[in-house]
Amino acid sequence: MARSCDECGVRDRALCASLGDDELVTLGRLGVQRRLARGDTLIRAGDPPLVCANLQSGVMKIATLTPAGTESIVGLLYPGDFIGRPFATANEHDVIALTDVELCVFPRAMFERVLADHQRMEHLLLQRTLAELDRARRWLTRMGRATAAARVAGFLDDMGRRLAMPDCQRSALAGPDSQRSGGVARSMAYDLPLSRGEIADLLGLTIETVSRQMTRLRAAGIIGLPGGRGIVINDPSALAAAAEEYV
Amino acid sequence: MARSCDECGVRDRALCASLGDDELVTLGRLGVQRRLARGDTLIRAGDPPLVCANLQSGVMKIATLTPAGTESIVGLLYPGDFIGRPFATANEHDVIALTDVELCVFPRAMFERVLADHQRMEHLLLQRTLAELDRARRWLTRMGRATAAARVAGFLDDMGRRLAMPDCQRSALAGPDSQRSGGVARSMAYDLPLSRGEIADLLGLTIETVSRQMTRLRAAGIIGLPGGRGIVINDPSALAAAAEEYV
DNA sequence: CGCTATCTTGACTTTATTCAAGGCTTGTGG
DNA sequence: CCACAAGCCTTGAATAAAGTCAAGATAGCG
Repeated sequence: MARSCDECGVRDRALCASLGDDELVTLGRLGVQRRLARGDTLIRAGDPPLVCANLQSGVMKIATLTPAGTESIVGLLYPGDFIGRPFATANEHDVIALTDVELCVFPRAMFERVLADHQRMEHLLLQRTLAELDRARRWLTRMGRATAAARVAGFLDDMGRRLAMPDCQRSALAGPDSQRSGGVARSMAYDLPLSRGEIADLLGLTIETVSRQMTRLRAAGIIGLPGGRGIVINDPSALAAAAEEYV
Repeated sequence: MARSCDECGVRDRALCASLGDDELVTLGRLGVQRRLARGDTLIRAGDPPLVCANLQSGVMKIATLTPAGTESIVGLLYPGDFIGRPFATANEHDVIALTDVELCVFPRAMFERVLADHQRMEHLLLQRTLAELDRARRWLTRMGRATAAARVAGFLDDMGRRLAMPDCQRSALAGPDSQRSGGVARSMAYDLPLSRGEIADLLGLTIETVSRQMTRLRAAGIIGLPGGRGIVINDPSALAAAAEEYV
């Protein structure tokens, strides 16, 4: 019933895995392939929502400007994630590329029509959105009660798990606790898609505090910091333990 | 097409306003009326999700315990709000009554079946969930960057607007920015459904800090604090301004 | 090779927490 | 109806955590 991801225009593997042929054809016709460079804005807060999209490769941020003018990042988007806010009258947040990205973009009005015509797709989007809500609330707990050390450790841990996850397991179908019950974490290395400043905006800290906490984790031997954006997780369980350091 | 709210068993006015007769009959048959006292738990984190519900009167909290054992409140539920997590394998959060509450409770499995049979209901739930996600992300910004003063002021402001809102305008149908664009806020008085400790858990602060900030707002003449839980908003625009005091 | 960005580190300040009393409310029983 | 107890709220002083300001160090890039 489900077609191989590489055959379809949509190329959202998590979505493809559970859609029938007719939905895939519909989405494939509707979508337009698009590339954005690091820093480019796909969606701007306040604008009427013109597009929805599926992220195929790269990482994006969902962000907003605070009244004080600093940026607050309220979520990250990885390959396979759905982007956009159907049924809204205005975008609440900016959606900006953190790396070069590839997208499959749909006009919003058309996408809404497809949802109305294909119950299965609307159902899938509902599941994703519910999972996303759970994730946002887990973040909320971290932002409310975790120390600076736990925020940074938790961020590095989450990012490691997410980047290690094959695309197909992502998003709605992986369930709400896909990020936590990732089995025994193994030593790994990756490049951060975010600058220190962006990490600070994500964690509600300052650049200096993020930097100090990273140094602290390196001094403890838990991580390595090769080059500018490189991260090596030497001791995954110690990192996970540090992430639990709540008030 | 839509029936009067008081006629149906569901008694969720926001939902009723946009459902057809057959959906209402279905929901009414499925739902069971239930009352909970302040402090009672409807849903427990970790348990398999047995029920969904609509809150008819009172206020509830969505909460979770941090690794350190303190409680973190990640959301509040008001009359008209949908409760529960369809399609999940385990509840992520506790749902607990902050006041005495009235609910219309549905077995989750049956509720999911109704969603599958009635596309309009699933569509409505999707809209609500998307709006809830936006709201959670707005909170996230506040938790990340707002000062203690702004958190308390923002909380009192939000609570005032929400309690002033008639039930019918609530939830999904009111749109994502229903809390902010509430027109010119007018002087008003209400009783807080939360203790100082619960406000602290909601805002990621301590009891003492919440208390001090309230005292500060009273000293500035912006609010009054009659009795234990009473709040009088003397100067709504000053309160809203104080809520914008970000880092 | 030098320039610019970004990142790190240090000293000091601000903010919120912690610890410790003390004061109101509320409800209960004499 | 008043006294008393229990819980909740407020206030103050000391402490700890993160932020701010200010140099330097590194890394990338032309």
